[in-house]
Amino acid sequence: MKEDFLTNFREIVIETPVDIIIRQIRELISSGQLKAGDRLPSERILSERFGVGRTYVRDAIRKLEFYGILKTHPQSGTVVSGLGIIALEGLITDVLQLNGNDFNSLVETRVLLETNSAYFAATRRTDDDLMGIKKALAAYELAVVDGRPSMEEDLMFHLKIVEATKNSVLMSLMMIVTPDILSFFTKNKVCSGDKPISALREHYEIVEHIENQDADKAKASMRNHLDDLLNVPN
Amino acid sequence: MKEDFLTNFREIVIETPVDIIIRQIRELISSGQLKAGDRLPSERILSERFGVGRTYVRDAIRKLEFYGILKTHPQSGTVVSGLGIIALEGLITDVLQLNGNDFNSLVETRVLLETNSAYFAATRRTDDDLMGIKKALAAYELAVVDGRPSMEEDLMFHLKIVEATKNSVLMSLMMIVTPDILSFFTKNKVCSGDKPISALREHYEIVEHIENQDADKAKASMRNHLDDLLNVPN
DNA sequence: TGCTAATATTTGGTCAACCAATTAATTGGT
DNA sequence: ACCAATTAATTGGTTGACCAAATATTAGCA
Repeated sequence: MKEDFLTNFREIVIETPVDIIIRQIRELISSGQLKAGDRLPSERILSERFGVGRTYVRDAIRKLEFYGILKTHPQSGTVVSGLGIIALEGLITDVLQLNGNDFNSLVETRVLLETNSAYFAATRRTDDDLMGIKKALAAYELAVVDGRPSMEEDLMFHLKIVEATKNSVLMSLMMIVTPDILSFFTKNKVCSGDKPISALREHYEIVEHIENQDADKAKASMRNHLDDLLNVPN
Repeated sequence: MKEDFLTNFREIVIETPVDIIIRQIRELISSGQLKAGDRLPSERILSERFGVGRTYVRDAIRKLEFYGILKTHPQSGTVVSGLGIIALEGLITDVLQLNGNDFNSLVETRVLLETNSAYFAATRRTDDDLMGIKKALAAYELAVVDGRPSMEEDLMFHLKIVEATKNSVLMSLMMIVTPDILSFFTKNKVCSGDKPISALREHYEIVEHIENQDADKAKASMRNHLDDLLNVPN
């Protein structure tokens, strides 16, 4: 009987002061009160505000800095690192602050990022990159021929290409944009009919150009591929 | 000639006390003197042995704990957690890679975003947009001729162009990337000499193309402008 | 001798005070 | 009125001392 009580109480998690501070700072960022490039209040102010020792504040900042969310400049201040914001979960929509009719912006930006990713990927791809891309393409093809929903495999294929660019910032930006794209398409039930078949052919074409390291053709084929996609919602 | 020295010296990485301790602990583990499950000497002993303050030792332990290499038990001791040892091997190189080529990615991505922004801005600009851009350009020119630091006005000019694209996602991404760009340039004291003069001329050229709504030329002139900028740090 | 309980020591955790670098404010001179 | 140099305030960095929990040691008894 006593065991039951124990198992119930087990779920209680002690929240250390550090965790509390981290949560609060994260909320400040995700709510938009702290934007990219903004300066954090000084450690002393924060410690006073939270009613805890400065050590806790420092530890919290260190941890967030480790995640890449904050950047500390000695004797100057601590600022919010823009690219690190990506690490925050569920924050994406807040960052982009999408308002319904902005979907065109979203797609347009994706096209922009991806066409150039194809260009860079064709330029810098290693054999490992190529193998990863082909693997993702195979998974996508498998989903298509089975008639299964292939949206996830499709996105994975595209992300693999971005990965091959060796551009971490480009990768990060794609990670920001991708979830919103995905949520829209799943919500609007696009991606039906015989679209995946033609898309598959285009995927093969893109991979071929990347394999041959023909950057311009890779870019062009990616643009062609995404233009098809762009005509659907519009 | 001086350039050669610079490129040689660039590779020097300042090793903070924390990094030194991390390296030493790493060596202790990889040499087998510290096996999984072993207890680390107390923080006081370590600080005395390394000849540094206990804070450094604590920070180093925290960092290693973050990687999953160590596990601290309050009021008891710190033990080596066997699982994360693989991660420890590439730890330092990972950190260096992140800090090293990230800037290239940053600049490359900025060029990408901005050149296409110029394109879209030329296509969609309203008269109000044009006025705003010219206003920002005037402010920039004023700063340049006064010899004042013109970095902020420069960025404002670029942001105004992005604004004219009417693409909110593009705008958001630029806002994410911009602070990191800015912090780098202010830190490395670039943007000196007669650079602003030529930059000013290029700005005028960009505005001219945007005014004439010549998208391709606007894009080309923006690329030319940013390529100059890209050649500085590299 | 063997075991328990009281005690001393060691442990990581926490705090307040101080340091040097940076930034803001003030002053003094032109 | 403006600008330079000096001073004051603020910042993150660092240190040593102190705290409670955990452990090792010792004292005391059967």
